[in-house]
Amino acid sequence: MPLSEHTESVQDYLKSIFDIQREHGRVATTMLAERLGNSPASVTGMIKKLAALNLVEYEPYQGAVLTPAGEKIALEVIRHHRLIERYLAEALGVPWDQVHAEAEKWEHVLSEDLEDRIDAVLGYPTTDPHGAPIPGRDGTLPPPHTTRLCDLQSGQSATVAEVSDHDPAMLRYFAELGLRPGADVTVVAVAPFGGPLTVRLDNAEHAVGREVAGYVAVCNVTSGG
Amino acid sequence: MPLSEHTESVQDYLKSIFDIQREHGRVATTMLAERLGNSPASVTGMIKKLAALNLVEYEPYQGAVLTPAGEKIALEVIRHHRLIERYLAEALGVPWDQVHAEAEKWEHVLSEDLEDRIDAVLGYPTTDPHGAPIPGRDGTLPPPHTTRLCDLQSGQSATVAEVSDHDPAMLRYFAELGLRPGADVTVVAVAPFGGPLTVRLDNAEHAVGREVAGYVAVCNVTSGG
DNA sequence: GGGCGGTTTTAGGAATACCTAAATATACCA
DNA sequence: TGGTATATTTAGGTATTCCTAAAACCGCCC
Repeated sequence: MPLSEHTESVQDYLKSIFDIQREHGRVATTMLAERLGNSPASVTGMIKKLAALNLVEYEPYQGAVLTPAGEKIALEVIRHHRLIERYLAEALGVPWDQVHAEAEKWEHVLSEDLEDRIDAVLGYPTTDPHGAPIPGRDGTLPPPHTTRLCDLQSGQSATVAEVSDHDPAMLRYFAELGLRPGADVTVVAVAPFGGPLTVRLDNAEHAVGREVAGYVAVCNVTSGG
Repeated sequence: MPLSEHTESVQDYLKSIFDIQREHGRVATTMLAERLGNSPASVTGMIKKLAALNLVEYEPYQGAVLTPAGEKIALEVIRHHRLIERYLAEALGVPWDQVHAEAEKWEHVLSEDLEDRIDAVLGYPTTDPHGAPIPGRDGTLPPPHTTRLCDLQSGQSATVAEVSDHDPAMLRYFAELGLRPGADVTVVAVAPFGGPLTVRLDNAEHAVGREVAGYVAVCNVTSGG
């Protein structure tokens, strides 16, 4: 049962449902519609189709949840996507704000054989260029990061784990700051009333909006110095 | 006006029309239908659509011919296809009987930027793994080879220029014989009545069916020794 | 508990690209 | 020149996936 048994649409829906489910549990029609850029009416129709294929469980007005079969496919698509992103960045030098768009198209037509070759050439990587984990062939995926840059207190340091990849302009901004997975970041100050954070990266200080800092996951948090 | 302005179907039709036109001049509905695996009725419908887009000239019952605009797109698709084949074989070690199928899918979603990167990484190659020329960015393409292995007389030698890539089993057979682009081949004997040719490759002799030899283009023909 | 706003579904329809079966045109041969 | 085989087109229909507009539902507030 390779990916190609399902249309690109089905693959895209499952991938988005998986993402939303990770964050919100229940997948509401409107949220899925926004992420996919489709109308809610269209999404209702497709969800009903996915339910008929036993890829989601669906109760009208109650949202959808992936079945094990649906989750398996979602993870395969995500594995394709992130392996491709990594490959494009590493082997072909594609800038990290462009790998997402390219992978979005290629992921649907990648054969299992080529997937394996790419995996081997890269040395079996575990994350994509934005720090997101690459699911294993067996569908394993580590739990999501729980701490974000905006959660840090003044004086705390951490390692950047993952940045959001959905806005190329924001990725270029992160690159400019040196805010990439593996980088060490220290919060110098936190402005009150939801104001910006002052962070130190590569021995330079920058003011970063609170909301933007919410798009950066961190790990290895240490307090004080 | 990038490739992505047109559907995959349109791209596939134009590519096949270009191929047939090179061999036969006029593109008959049935021939196109066979190559694409569609019914003749479907092909008629699509040709009318291509004509409406000014990509082919079409007179009912008289077949179709590419317009300059159609030819430009066809060459872009073929460039994608052959560059990808070359890349898969060279950078990822995909066997030459599998690169065609993989390229067939990827060619439609390759961005211009990635095309350029692949071209550069490969050192601007001029042929794909089967010896077929890769069209230039400007749409230039050398004329097709005119001599085939089956055209050679007993005693003649030549260099293999290009092999047909449409049948993976035949490609595996060619690989087994050492019949690959650049290889030197000598015709030892030609059986009468359309019988097989005996050819020498890598100092081994093989009997090759006349029809199969028609799928191998050669150049640098020399007589006797 | 009725009403109201926002969410979700239903109804009806469009675009793409394919199919089969039937009708028609073409080309060739007697 | 008529007739037939073949090639091609037309007619009618299916599947997929999207849309808008209208109806139905849910939850919350008074």
